[in-house]
Amino acid sequence: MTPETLAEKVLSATRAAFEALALDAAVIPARTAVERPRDPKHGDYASNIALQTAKKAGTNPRALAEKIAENLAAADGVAKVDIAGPGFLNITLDAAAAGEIAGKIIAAGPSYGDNASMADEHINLEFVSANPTGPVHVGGTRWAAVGDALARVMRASGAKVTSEYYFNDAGVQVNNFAASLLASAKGEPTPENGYAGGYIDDIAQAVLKVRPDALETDDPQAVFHEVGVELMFAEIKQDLDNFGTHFDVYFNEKDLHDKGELDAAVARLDQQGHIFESEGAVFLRTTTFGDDKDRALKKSNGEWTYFAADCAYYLDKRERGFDKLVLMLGADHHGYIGRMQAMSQAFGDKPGTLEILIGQMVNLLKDGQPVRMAKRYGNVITLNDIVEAIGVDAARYVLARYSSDSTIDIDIDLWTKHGNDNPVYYVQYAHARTSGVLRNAAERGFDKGDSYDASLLDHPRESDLLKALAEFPAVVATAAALREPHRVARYAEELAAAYHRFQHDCRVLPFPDEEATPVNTARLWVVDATRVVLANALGLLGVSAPERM
RNA sequence: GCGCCCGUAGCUCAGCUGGAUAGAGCACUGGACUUCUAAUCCAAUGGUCGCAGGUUCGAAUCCUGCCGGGCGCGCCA
Repeated sequence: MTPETLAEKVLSATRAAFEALALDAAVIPARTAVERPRDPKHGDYASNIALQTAKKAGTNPRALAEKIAENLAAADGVAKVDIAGPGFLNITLDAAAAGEIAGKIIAAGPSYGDNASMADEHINLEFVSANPTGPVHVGGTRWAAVGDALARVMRASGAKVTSEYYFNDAGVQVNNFAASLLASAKGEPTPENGYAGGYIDDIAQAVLKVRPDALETDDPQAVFHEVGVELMFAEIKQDLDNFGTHFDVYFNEKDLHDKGELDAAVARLDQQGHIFESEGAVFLRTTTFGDDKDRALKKSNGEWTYFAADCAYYLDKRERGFDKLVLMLGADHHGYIGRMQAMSQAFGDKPGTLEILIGQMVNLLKDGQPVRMAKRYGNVITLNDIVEAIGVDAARYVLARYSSDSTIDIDIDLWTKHGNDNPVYYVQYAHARTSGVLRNAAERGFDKGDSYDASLLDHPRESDLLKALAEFPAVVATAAALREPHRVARYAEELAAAYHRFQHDCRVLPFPDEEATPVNTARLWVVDATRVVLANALGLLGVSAPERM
């Protein structure tokens, strides 16, 4: 029995109790959830439904709980229902009902964990979107890990997700980048507001390789601009690819300009009556929708602002048919939320169409001291540096296992020196152990067969493990709904712990001089189910699930 | 000044949108290897959940006000 079906049974038992006691059933919630109590004395699952509803129904929670318990105890698969404290229902399943889940998991395989909580949602998820003026650095790497995991978790929850990267390849930043390349090629010092660092020299040389005549052309900077940006794109894409983050769409800002989409977007906003001119500049009246001040779209010198391109990009996405646009930004951009939301509403979209997720920064430490990074000084730690130091799996895992609401401090030395402290190895090792047991079973000709006797799975370690396994789909759904993929990582750690404890206390394979018993068979099913769930959980994080370590 | 985020064990962080005696990893201490790879397990130590009020059967969680830290407040991108 899954927690979801048990919750359904709790609800129907509650409805029956309300009827028997002639109470107003309107106070019963449409859905409820059972939770896994920490203390094993409180049963396999607990429900607080009596506490939640008793007061509203004008009755005593304890008395109500007793009536619900009576109904629930009669339900299939429920072994026992106790009432504790002010009116908690502590539910114990019979072992057979609890153990069924292993078979269901194995049957579902890679799709176990999939759920329909976001079915029919058509989502555009934009993340990373780092300027193509240098390699992706740590901040961007965090979003590459978190955003990709979020995309996977939402897809597992039934959403149609297009992941997207926005290249800001128009404007002054790339001009500064081009000027820096040119200066490097000519052996001149880095220009004002330019970029430094080895990668500038590398790309400058690479440009010269593609266009040996670059310095002799009429407009050398234009050549470095065009070829350099292209090479930078290619490098970023390659790095992300190596990292396992594959975007469905790489969108160039330049295309918006080339296709006249900025004019079109402003015209649309004008139609809606939200445009005005002041001192020769064009503004969007974002204050109508709660922004602090109105925002310029076109400067008095006739140039577009960055925000104008954002408006055009927003409209472009909407016209591509997405009904929800999710945008992940670093904390240094949180000041944009007001104008972006205002713009969304100015286009006539309902609140919630645009969802902006703000992630806090990554601080790098060296010897316990913060390292100030800036592309301009060329001392950035890049995605590649991290991957070289600890590998893709460890990097993705450690970046995705924290809530995006908290800044993370990463000591790069600690990472490289104590690589094995990374919890990813704990989880991966659990997976390797399940694979090892299954491998050994196969070598010995011990097959798990078509069925098992779930009622034999009554060891406390087995019970804990089964409950952890049963929880996975709800974890995925919650991670998707809250946009918090780190929950999957934390869950994987819990599951791995439950498995390690199980394997320590419960012998799975028969000893060499013994025949396999039905207990061995049942446990082998549990091991295989655990393997599936660990692999699926790691898969959602884009981390590999090795069969040996 | 205004806005967003954070403040939980020595350190790094969870805490499933209000539940029972607040958890994990690391570090420290003591145990368990004739192993299903011990990259593991068990035990012990460690807490005024920043502070003060409020809401209620019940608060780390929700509300208000302070304190501390990070980030941001352009006709820059």
